[in-house]
Amino acid sequence: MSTDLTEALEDYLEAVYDIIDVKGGVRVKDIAERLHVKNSSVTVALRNLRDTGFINYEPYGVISLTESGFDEARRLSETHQVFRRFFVRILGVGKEAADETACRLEHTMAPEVMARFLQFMKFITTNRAIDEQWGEAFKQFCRTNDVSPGYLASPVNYMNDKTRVSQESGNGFD
Amino acid sequence: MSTDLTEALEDYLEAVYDIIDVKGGVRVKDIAERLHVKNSSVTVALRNLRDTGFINYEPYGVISLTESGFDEARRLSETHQVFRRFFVRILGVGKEAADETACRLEHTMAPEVMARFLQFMKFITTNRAIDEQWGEAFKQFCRTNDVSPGYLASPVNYMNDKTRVSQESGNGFD
DNA sequence: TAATAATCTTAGCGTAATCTAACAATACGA
DNA sequence: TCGTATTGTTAGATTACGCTAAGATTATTA
Repeated sequence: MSTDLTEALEDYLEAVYDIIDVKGGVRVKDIAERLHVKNSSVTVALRNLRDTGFINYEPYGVISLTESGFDEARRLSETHQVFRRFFVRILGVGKEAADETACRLEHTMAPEVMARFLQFMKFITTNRAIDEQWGEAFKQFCRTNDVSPGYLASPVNYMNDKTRVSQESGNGFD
Repeated sequence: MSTDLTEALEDYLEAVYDIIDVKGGVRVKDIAERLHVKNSSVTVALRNLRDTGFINYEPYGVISLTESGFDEARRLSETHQVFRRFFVRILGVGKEAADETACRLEHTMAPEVMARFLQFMKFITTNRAIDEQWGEAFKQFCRTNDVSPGYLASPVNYMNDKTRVSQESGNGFD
């Protein structure tokens, strides 16, 4: 999307990020298990991510994220969470299916759609009691909560962020 | 998803379907333009779809869908339309971005998520005036409008279908 | 600490999908 | 109908990514 990484490599990068986040470190084995591939596939991918500057890594050595790797991985991970939340909370989908699908969507949303979707999520999660015509309410919400331009920069708190609101440009409904 | 076709081949198959639908026939060139690939790539894909029984085709000859090819393509195309509609009508996304993303999603939704999403779409398109708490309304809707089991068979009219309703099993919210 | 287990890497292979370049078939206009 | 333009095919190269098998390294434990 905003990198030259393939989808597969984005998955590896995100796995590194998430596993470090949870366990404090990553092993080749952890990544292989998470992505359902063999260790040897992980090794190749890690070499690739090292060559493109997203991780620090040498054979048999410690795996860590570079600064750009961290930023990119965080973006991916948080995008994943947004979808996951939508699937689980709104659609009522099981966590497994939600995760699997979210993992795919990270790579497949056009930026414009992604921006809109984040708006949508914000809308439905900050308006738990909707007491007027749903469509109009959402349109109105979009008019005053356009997050499109900046979502790539820091998508962290879109679910409950009170600060990141701006109102430039059109919102696609007009 | 429900075939052994790769995502790329599904795209080719859907292109054949859609172009025939619009123009009454398909040329290699048409497919190449639509999918942004070279003619030679199309030729290879068509041979593949012929070998797997989805299309009738011979070099320099007419391209048509077999029965299974038609069924499969229709399913893909209609799934595409559901997402496209969501992006355009609900999210207010531009048609191009909507199409591009919908094209990806066809292949990447776990069946459970797909089923839920169709429910969701039906909900928001048949309840234009939502006058009660949104989350509860949707949950209730899901309880009495479970389309999960049958969506693969004939997803044609889910946007405004009054007949395809059943209420077996859980709906994921309980 | 030496043997064994676990983990990781390398090398080589297979498949899918794309491309370019050269060639073949078809369509069309003079 | 001949010649050119358009369209389609084939062959071969490339890239991405997975796998297996074999070997290297590191960890464990007797």
